[in-house]
Amino acid sequence: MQQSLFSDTPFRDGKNKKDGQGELNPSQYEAVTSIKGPVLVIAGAGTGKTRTLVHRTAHLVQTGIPPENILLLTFTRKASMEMIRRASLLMDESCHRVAGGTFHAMANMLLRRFGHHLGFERNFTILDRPDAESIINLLKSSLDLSRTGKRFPSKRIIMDIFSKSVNKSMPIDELLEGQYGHLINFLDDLHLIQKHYGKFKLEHGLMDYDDLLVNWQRLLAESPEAREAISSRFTHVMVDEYQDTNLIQADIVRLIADRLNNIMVVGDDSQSIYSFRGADFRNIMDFPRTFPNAKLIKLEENYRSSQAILSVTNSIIEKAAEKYTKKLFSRIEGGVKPIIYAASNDTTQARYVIGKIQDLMDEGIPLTEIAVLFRSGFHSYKLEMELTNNRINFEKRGGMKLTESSHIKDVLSFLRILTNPKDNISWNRLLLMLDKVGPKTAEKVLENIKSADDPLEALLNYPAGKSWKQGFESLLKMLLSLREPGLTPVDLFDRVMEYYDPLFKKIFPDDYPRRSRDLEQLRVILAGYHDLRSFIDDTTLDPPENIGKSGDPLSNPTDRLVLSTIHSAKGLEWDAVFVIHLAEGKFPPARAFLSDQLEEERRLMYVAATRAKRRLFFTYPREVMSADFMSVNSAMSPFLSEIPPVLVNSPGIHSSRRPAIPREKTLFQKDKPKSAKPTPGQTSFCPGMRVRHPFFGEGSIQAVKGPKTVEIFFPRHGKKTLRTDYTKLEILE
DNA sequence: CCATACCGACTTTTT
DNA sequence: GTCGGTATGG
Repeated sequence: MQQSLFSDTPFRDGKNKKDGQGELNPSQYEAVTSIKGPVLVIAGAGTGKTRTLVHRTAHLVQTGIPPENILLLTFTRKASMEMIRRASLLMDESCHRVAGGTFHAMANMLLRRFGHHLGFERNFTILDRPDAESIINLLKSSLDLSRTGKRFPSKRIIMDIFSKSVNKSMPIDELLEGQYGHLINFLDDLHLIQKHYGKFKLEHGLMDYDDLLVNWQRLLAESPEAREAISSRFTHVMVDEYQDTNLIQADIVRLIADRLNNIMVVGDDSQSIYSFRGADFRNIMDFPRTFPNAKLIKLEENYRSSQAILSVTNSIIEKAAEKYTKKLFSRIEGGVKPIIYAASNDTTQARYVIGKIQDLMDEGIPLTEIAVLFRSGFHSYKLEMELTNNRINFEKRGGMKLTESSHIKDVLSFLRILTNPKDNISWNRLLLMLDKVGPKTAEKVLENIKSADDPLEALLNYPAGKSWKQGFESLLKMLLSLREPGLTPVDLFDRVMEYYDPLFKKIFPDDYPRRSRDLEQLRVILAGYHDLRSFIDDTTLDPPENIGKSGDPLSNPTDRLVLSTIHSAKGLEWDAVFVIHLAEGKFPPARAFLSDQLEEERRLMYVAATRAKRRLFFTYPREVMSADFMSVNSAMSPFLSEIPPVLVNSPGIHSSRRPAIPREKTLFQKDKPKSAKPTPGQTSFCPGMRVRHPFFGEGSIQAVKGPKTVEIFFPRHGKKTLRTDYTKLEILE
């Protein structure tokens, strides 16, 4: 019935047959056409969530909503561009006027436009993580905190704390009590740094990622004028991946939609994987409370995966402690059972993957329809080497970003100062490049810029020390030359490189050839821009992946295997998916047992497995490299041993059974192993377990630190970290 | 105050 | 492999 209604609309997607379904199912249809009032869409993996958003965007435009009044908030810029592109295929070019992007990108745009209501400069610079951390370091030394015998927490940890505090809307006191208990002595110092950090950013026109969200929220909450302008501009708002929003983002959504209530959020609590960044899938559950007459729509038919794959993914998520039931079903019957493969080590794992990729290609699956996913960036190092040896092209997503390497940061510093002459962190970087200038000298010089109208002019009169006067003057002269009107971004880059190249070779004598390829890549990106500010903002908000060692960088980018962290694979799908490094202690990482992180790890495993359409492979090495370059035996991840054997094939391990791994290794269930002695090479310990040590007596396991290392608390002796292969531990019931 | 060299600790995930 | 702290010499 819906279909007949529907077939008159121009948003029938005849070309898009990839899900075997040219039109929308009743739930999708309802989500698409419910354009008034608040709507919550719970969309399981592969249920056509993106498709629904695409159609809805087209539908809104079709019903006469001006495209520029539509706001589509997504998790990545790529996702929103893709959706808008597809909507414009359904509807027409006007869809490109739809405002789309990440919360951070939208915040940036709005703060440049309306930020003056809160007293922000229009030309603020966005700090990425390394920038923010280097400010922390500057403050640490200027506040004279790095002294005193006690080891001060690193900039990394400090930023983690500050950022979590913002994203979880939790004061750092409370945060320290929980996750960072060991740092409680530094509470006062942290408060002090935090205060100065805020002041520093304000004085120098800087905003970190978190500030973008916070200040957008403040803009809506504190400036009636800005709020009116923004909420009347965006009359129809859609938010994708709502399970990965935090409280600030939820509040932004609330404030923006408050007036017309035309708000739709889409999410899946089972795929919430960003709690480390403050995301809380309870936002989904709270949505009906914030918007009392919200319509709830569930998308439950899976169009992506074969039933064989879906059975496995369902078994993974079934064990979740807390979930909101959706019953996913697929009409794609049968299919090939997923495979679990135990490789002897990292190298054989890589070779297995490559062998299978070649088989898949022989079966007619193109390279671009295959992906290899992993928990952490470094899990793919060996595979990257082997792929290069085998001349298979790949692109790696996740991990180190291009703009985070120091030579790129060096070059960007020159450009950033042009757009924001008060950008102290860039100035600092440039000054430190000069011979005979160190942290102290740089700090002294920079005291002169925060009050200056034109810092560059001010510095021209600065009495430089004899030993570095020359270098200082040529730096300023070069910066002045960049102000010449009419220069394109590429012109600027070339001028900067004229100055920087000799320094560059001096700073990186060992590997400047490799690094200079990054600079070339940067130049190519820059060539696509005519506005320097957009280039800088874009590369900070959506940093390009470091293409550094991805097979042959000159190869056709449309024919590449994707290697990706699971986080970066969110929302994507491939015909064949490999999930590698599913070894105990690696995925889930041992530290996940410490806190409440296990559930999130399970969802991560679920996200990984649900990316597959037709073929799914799980692999793990039986031997992993520990931190001290020792090879240690390792078992299968508990996530794998939990999967009912009948749902998978496990070659190399007795037909389809997997007796190699004792069932009690299922670390998530409360039943404990009965054996008193750990088998060599395997950990059968888990947190909470009671053990007896020949000397320390009875204790309880606090954490599993590695395959053979556990941390145990003994009431009479305190906390001990022990090697299970050296210590005879008796497990008590 | 700066440059260099060495040692030890730590390395999840991302806007 | 990389950051941070430290020791040494200029």
